[in-house]
Amino acid sequence: MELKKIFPDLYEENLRNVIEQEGTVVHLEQGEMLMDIGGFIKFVPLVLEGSLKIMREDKDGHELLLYYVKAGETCAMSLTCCMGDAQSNVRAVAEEPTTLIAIPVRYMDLWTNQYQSWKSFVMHTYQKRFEELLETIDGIAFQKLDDRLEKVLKSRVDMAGSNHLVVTHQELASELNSSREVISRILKQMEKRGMVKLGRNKLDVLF
Amino acid sequence: MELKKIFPDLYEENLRNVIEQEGTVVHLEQGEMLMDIGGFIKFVPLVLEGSLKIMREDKDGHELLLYYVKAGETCAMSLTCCMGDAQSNVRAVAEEPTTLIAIPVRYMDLWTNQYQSWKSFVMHTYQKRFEELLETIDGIAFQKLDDRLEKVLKSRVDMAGSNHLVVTHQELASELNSSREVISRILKQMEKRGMVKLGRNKLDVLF
DNA sequence: CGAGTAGTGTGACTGAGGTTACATCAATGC
DNA sequence: GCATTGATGTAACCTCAGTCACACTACTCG
Repeated sequence: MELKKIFPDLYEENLRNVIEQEGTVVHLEQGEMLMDIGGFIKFVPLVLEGSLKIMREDKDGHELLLYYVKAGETCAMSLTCCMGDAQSNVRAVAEEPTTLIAIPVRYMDLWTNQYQSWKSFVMHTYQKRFEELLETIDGIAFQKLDDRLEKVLKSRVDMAGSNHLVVTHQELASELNSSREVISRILKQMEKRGMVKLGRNKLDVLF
Repeated sequence: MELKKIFPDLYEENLRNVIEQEGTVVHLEQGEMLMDIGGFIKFVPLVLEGSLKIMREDKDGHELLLYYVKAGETCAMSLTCCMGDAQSNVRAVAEEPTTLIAIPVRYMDLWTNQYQSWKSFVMHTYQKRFEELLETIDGIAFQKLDDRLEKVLKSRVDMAGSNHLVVTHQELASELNSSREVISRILKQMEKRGMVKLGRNKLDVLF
């Protein structure tokens, strides 16, 4: 398996062996939900390919994008499950066709004791997600919607590795906890300024 | 020292001994800043008494309350410093006269290997702060200002252990990244509905 | 006691963004 | 081709909250 290439920080060979031994490879179609809010976390996902979208939802069904989990990463929320309540407070959806290794949570605590590289991987994950949550907070609290939309577009371009995005206004609106009309309005303004080129179900980012 | 009483989860006696040996007791006056954004983290604070206010600031100087660190707790941000960059991305200010033990960061990694209870304390801290950040995000993204203000008042009542709060409208406005006039306006409405009683530099919470 | 100062009250205005209500418009299937 | 459906464009309107301007009020300190 290409575990070594995708997760170079897990440098202990023994660790990689147990991961392959105890983990289950799972494949998700685009849009498939891996975990819903309130669901019980029974495993930790190590993403091999594709990406997961982690989001939060309020009582009225409004969504908000928290961050993406890409290849070589894992979800910080699921790491906390080894202690106390194992219920998820976020939703995880495959943003594209995605392959991951599911590790039963019972190994979490054990491995952090046994494998230095696993411990440091977990710690780094916490730190990274923490910073991302802080950025998300900055975005909502301090930035205006157009800036936030730009940021989402940029990050999608990065992930897709292409300026050509296949996405609807509605999807963008959901990620930003806004409404479709508002996003259409802002995108139109951006098009007038030459920042994007709009199409049906797609748009080209030009900045 | 009352370490055992305040941090009952650190059940290993050896651990408590090293903490007392290697840590330095620090006292902060109300309003004193422990750590500023961009500052270098050289120690982890274990709060013995009082509380720290952890906040974020944008480039224009607007502040936003993230969470409080109370007695028996520590700051998650400072835990991440043992790996990679040691610069703080938040500000920590004493909310009231506060006593804490400052642990040099070099012990962090060592202790998580050596003391099971320290490791689990660190993990629990991460989990707790994660949840609080998510709540903060919910607040900003989904709730209106009056709800958020109510929440802040409630949490201050809890901390003070009294319905009588000594605080100015300006302080509340800063915590919520809002403006004084708006908070005054909302407080006045709340007074009309009998939820609070207003005074100069103080207010009584009646809900 | 009078001046200065920090905190508070209030009204008018503004702008961002959410909502409503339609009008198109492009793909798809029949 | 034509109907259906989902995606997009747009205008009118409304609400919340930020800003400005200024009055007022309770302390403090010389």
